Amino acid sequence: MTVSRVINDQPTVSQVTRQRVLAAMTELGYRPNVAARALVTGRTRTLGVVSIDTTLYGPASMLLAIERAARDIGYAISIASLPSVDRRSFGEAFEALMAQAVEGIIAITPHTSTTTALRHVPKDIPVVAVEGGRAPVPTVAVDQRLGARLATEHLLSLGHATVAHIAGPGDWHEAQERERGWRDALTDAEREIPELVRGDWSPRSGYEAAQRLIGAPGLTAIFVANDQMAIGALRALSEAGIPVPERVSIVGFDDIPEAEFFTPPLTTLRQEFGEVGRQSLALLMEQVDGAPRSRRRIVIPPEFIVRESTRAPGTAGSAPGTAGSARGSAGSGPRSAGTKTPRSAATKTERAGLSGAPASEASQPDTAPR
Amino acid sequence: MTVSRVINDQPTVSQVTRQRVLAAMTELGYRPNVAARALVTGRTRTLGVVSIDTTLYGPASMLLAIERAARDIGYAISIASLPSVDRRSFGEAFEALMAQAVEGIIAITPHTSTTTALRHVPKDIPVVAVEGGRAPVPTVAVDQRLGARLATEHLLSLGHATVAHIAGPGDWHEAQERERGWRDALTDAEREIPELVRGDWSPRSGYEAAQRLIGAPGLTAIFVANDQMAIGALRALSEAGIPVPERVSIVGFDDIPEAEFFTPPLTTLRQEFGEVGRQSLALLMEQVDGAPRSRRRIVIPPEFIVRESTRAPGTAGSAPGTAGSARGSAGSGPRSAGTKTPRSAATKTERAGLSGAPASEASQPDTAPR
DNA sequence: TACTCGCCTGTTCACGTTAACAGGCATGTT
DNA sequence: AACATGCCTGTTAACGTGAACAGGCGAGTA
Repeated sequence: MTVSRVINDQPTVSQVTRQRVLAAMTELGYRPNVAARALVTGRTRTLGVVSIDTTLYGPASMLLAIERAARDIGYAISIASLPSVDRRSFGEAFEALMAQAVEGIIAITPHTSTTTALRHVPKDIPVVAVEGGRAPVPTVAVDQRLGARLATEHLLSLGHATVAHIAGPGDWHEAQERERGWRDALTDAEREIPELVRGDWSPRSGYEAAQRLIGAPGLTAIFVANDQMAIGALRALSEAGIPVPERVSIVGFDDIPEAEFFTPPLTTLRQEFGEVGRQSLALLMEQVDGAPRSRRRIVIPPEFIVRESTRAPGTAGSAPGTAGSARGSAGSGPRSAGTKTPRSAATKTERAGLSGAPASEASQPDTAPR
Repeated sequence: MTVSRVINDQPTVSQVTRQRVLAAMTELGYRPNVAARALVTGRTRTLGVVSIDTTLYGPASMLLAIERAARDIGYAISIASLPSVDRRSFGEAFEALMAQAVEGIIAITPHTSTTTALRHVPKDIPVVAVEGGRAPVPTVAVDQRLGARLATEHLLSLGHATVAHIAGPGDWHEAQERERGWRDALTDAEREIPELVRGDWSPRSGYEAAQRLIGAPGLTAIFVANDQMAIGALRALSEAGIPVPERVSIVGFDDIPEAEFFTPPLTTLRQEFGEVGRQSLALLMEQVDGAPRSRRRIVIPPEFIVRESTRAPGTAGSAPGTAGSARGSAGSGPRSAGTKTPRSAATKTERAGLSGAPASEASQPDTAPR
């Protein structure tokens, strides 16, 4: 009846009636029935997020940002996690959200198997992939390759002959792209490419990978694919009596909150996970509002943060690596170099940031810099 | 019609008809309409979780465990986060979930303001509080006080004259309980109680708190209220040239995945967040299934994990603190001492665990050991 | 006065499901 | 043969909302 008009703010209700309805609503503790509304409108005002381990810093941060942005526009968020990273459990999680009649799904799919699973989602359900590689749906991703290149070039410019790499699992897009960026930088500088060691993102695997590297001759710099493995690597080096950064420099990836307080504070690449979450929601809402599914790809540049875990090889001095030495391969792509003021510092931190446009877009998949 | 019977597995359908219906369902891609079902049954098969910052390790772990357990029993999870920890934003988040017609809500309310907000939730909606202090609803919590007591007694038994404390924010239950346990242990041992320093759980605040403590005379042991602040404290001590554990011993709380790889590996208390999540879901489902709201309180003991950040004062040797020195005030309560095999070790770790019954229950609020 | 128009409020129906009830049919019992 | 019983399937109504339409009423106009 007229109540519906009041709830939906339709103008064709007189002020008097409106007030009477509102008064009655508060008096009775009336609350609109979402099920009835969804039944008649066909819209549930609920979105789904399917993700791997939401205990990890990255997915957790994205989830939080997505939830907040969604609630702001009146949408609820329902979550589905993957017990294991394979196509089947992805399908099950996706199906569970579909059964709930979500209006769209954000899939955090950093694993190649989940990306292939994305090929089989029906065309009529809005979907966005986060870190989804070459998924056949709109995608939001951080420019992992650029970040890895920056990290490697930073180490080379400090004077290291080459840079070792502790990579992530080979079936993760982020691991692949970071490995590629590392390889690119070494190739461009015509350096020897050392054999890489793989971990599984965990501190333990970083610890074990570093132990294997320690024997290698000429080891002076390691680019570790994430901060968690970097802390394991730091531990292994510490146990082996190898001081960081005096004898070996370390760069991580992610800038987890603890990274600034590692021993020593970690030079790393910050990913703006919150921004990734918000952008992915925006991309999803376009589809929910009727836009056809594109292959649009939003790429967000990482921010390089120089702390104290990197230094020129063989120097016993105390000056940390300087920010000025960190730069991407200038001239290609929309990224611009710049510096930001540090948020604060327990130790001196300097940044070679990528500011300017916060995110670049491309309608073609895979526009990471060569 | 008959379809409904097939979907709901009612026995009064012949095999033939059932097969025909199932065949038609797959052929047509039929999916039951949850809105219509919810409208007629009055049940949405959705539960809500309201939580502070889900980026933190604890809440994120609980959320994950809750989501998995809920999906196993056919319930969906909808989340609502708090932009800030105060009563009002808690009320808004709670209300947002109510508007979605969730059947019950798990409130992760480690902050006193959110606990008071719990007093005003209607009696007819199932609610469970996690770390909710003396909330007037069923509660699941880790025995913070016991953990703090174990940590402090461990340090005292190593020979430290007293133990300093870097506490969490005073308006958090966990901070209050950990402070109390620390105070209890010192009082029982008739030791001087040093002035405590407060942080806000962040690595930075731990760093700053440790800097303030460093001046204090006779500082040889610090119990830090969580691992994140502990890493900041380790950093501050490292910068000040104070070796850990040789000159100062450190104990943390939480056992975040990185703790094992700190420099040095951190002695800490593990909280089984996953177990907390599962227990809270079980408690919630009792109410959803019709049980009246109780004041039941499930208390889960923490597990003490000895690593290398603790040692007897003034010893330059390399033996870490031994597990045998860690014990609760024996005889009170259902907890039994015991050891577990380490899951694995980057460094030698030993454990004085609290095994046996994984959780103790109490119908009266606040049964923490004296 | 009769009519049109605009503003507001009320009525009807459909959304897809389930609870409750009705009924058909075969089998068994008296 | 008449009837009861059990097994299965079909019919009806209701859940609470919003879209579409109907209609009442006052003001303005011819």
